[in-house]
Amino acid sequence: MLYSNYLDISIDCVVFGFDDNENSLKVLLIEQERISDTIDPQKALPGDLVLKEEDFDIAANRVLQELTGLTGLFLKQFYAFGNPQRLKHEKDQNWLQKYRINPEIRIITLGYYSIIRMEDYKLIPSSFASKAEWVDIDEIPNLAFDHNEILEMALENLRIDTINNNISFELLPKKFTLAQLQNLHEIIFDKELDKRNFRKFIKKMDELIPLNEKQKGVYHKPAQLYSYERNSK
Amino acid sequence: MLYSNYLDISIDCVVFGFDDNENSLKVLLIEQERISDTIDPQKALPGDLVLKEEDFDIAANRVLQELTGLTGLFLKQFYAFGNPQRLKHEKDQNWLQKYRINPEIRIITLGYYSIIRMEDYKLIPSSFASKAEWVDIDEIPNLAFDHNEILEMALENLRIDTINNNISFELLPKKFTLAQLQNLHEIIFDKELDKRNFRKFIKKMDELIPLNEKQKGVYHKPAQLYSYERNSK
DNA sequence: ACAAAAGTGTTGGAGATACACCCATGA
DNA sequence: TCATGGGTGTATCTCCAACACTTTTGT
Repeated sequence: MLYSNYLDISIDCVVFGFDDNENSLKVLLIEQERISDTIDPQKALPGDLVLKEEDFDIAANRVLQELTGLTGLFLKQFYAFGNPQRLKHEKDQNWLQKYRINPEIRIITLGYYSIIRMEDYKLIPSSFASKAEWVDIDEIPNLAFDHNEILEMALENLRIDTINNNISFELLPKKFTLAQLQNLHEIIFDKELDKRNFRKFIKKMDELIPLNEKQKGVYHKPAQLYSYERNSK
Repeated sequence: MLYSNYLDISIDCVVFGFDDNENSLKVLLIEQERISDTIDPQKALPGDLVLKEEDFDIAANRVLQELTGLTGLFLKQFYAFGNPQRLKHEKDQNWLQKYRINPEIRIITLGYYSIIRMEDYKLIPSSFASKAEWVDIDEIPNLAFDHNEILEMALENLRIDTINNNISFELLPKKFTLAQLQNLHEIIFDKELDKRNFRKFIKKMDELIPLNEKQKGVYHKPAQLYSYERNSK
């Protein structure tokens, strides 16, 4: 970049994934590069600067791909974070001093979020981020910058989109049991749900397709498998 | 600004007001400066650039105040618009060439929206905008830049906040009739509502206070007046 | 046979919808 | 007295919450 400027814009991506082995909701985090031998690197949301004439939605996909190898996700912008102090914390300045050309510059960031079916994607950590990994939503550490705040707001949006757009189905494997679906909803909304009422509720959706197939390899009554076919229009 | 940069950030404000004389929902627009004798100036949302170290929420209030004289509004950020082409249309380039130091620069804008009780505020058009005026929501012309799109998205947010936060009451005069409230809801949601059902619905709210006062100066049965007192907490 | 999770219905209350007439006022 | 908008109730339906036992499989 040949420009001297006072402002940059970045993207931070909050990617939710559902681990159907552990039945747990996870968030994709990267580990920042070390800034010294003595200080442990921080975890952070995958994020980077937007290029000079790059559209935001395209930038979000590029950044995520570069840092994690994930491509083709639907990423949705949910908020612009621009507090002038958001990068001024000492823990973050150390990193910025070491890895950014102009660490003092103001950076505003756009929060994007997405959800994925874990089985559909493989993580390919880039050379930039030392590693990308799934972290349980209940075990999120203190993150770099204002990333905890960004994550919290993304979770709010996941809840809203689950209510309005059945987006939670996109997190499940293509074939899933109703128990998995219920479990996922309990995690997203952080409360227990009644099994019979939950089933009544979701069975009203005609996008929910019962398959001629049952769970295998469990030593209890095997569950009916379902898939979800989003209605055309 | 002493900096040469490739990116600026601006705020555009969508302010909704309810005109209780006309019973109509309005949006606050400004008229851009003329760019020539032959071309009529465009209407636009009140908006301007964010200053170097200025927080967005503060910038939104400042910009709105400078252009319209309105102060103390609660402005809510709802989306960042950053399409690299968003200022490239000829109609807009003409204006930018004339009134901006660097008309080629990429500008992203943050959409903010707010609602006000018209009786509480007086418009004071600044010297920058030739005038600020209320325009009926059903009579919005083609606006400068991508402002029609921004307005549309603000309206979506108004709907959501009306459902979730009773925010529509903030648009009404302090003393209002149930017919005015119903009328406002019909405008916001663009559909007709049943009078009795609507009244049942809103009378459940204990924030709605019936006053010992009736409408005056109407030549039909005068309506009961109400006020709305937002619950503490 | 047992352990484990799957699967299944009913009831009561709350909220939404549909619908038509009388009332109070100023002109 | 008339024109105008203000104000009111009931019946039906749908949606939500609470609640406990039987079924199917693997070990």
